[in-house]
Amino acid sequence: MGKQETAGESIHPDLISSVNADMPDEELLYDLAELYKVFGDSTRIKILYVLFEAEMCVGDIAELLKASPSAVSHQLRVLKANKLVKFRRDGKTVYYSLADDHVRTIIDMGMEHLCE
Amino acid sequence: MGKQETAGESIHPDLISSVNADMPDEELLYDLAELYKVFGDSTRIKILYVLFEAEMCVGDIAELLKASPSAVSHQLRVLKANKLVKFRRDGKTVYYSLADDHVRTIIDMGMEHLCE
DNA sequence: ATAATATATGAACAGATGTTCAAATGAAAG
DNA sequence: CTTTCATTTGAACATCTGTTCATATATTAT
Repeated sequence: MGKQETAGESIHPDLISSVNADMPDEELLYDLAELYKVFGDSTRIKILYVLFEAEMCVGDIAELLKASPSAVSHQLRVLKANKLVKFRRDGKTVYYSLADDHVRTIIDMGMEHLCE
Repeated sequence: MGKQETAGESIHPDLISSVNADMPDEELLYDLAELYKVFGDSTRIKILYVLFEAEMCVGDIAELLKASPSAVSHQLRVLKANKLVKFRRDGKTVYYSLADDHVRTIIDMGMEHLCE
């Protein structure tokens, strides 16, 4: 019925110091997780997938996803904040498109892992 | 002060049908988001990064991350369920390692996007 | 100006998620 | 078989997240 503490003595002390030296900054790893969090929602994944095909306006995306324009707009905001999509305005309509090709590559890698 | 519904009439009906035809299954997109959700937590990202360097046991990982063995074990469970890590037992100790090279590639892509 | 349309935004609420704490395995040693 | 150590597991709890609803902004047309 033991209590559990935040790690006692190392089993492999030298391994620990060696790995510790090679670790990226805490903050960078945090940002990386934040980036993947963006991909970790099916609404946002669908939006990105839809934008693989063509530039598209909010209303069309909403109809394709069977979601409300508001929900889509909220998620586009997140994608925008993470530089995954860009947009241009044409009158009342706002067209969104993929910001760069990393997006496609990252998603393709995930698909590959899933479908192996 | 309009109310907002789940999309009225399409602005670009033909674009919508064309894109709709090319969309992967709802379920596949959902699974893809689930996969990225796994990368979307800094504890799990750190674990993966640590395992880039070497096979390692739970206690060592916990010490490296300054986290409790319990928290690490919970997250290793998630990584295991998603086939991102594998493990072997040696006496009382359980050693974890990366399941395959997709993990590394996916994380590298994310880093590239962050650091561009 | 006013109305109409497309999108954006803020607050609120429900559901998901990660950690902690306590207790339970599993494996080796005495 | 009992103890000890490493890991696992389950429940509880606090936090985070995505949607909805109501409202606001932006742009064009009347």
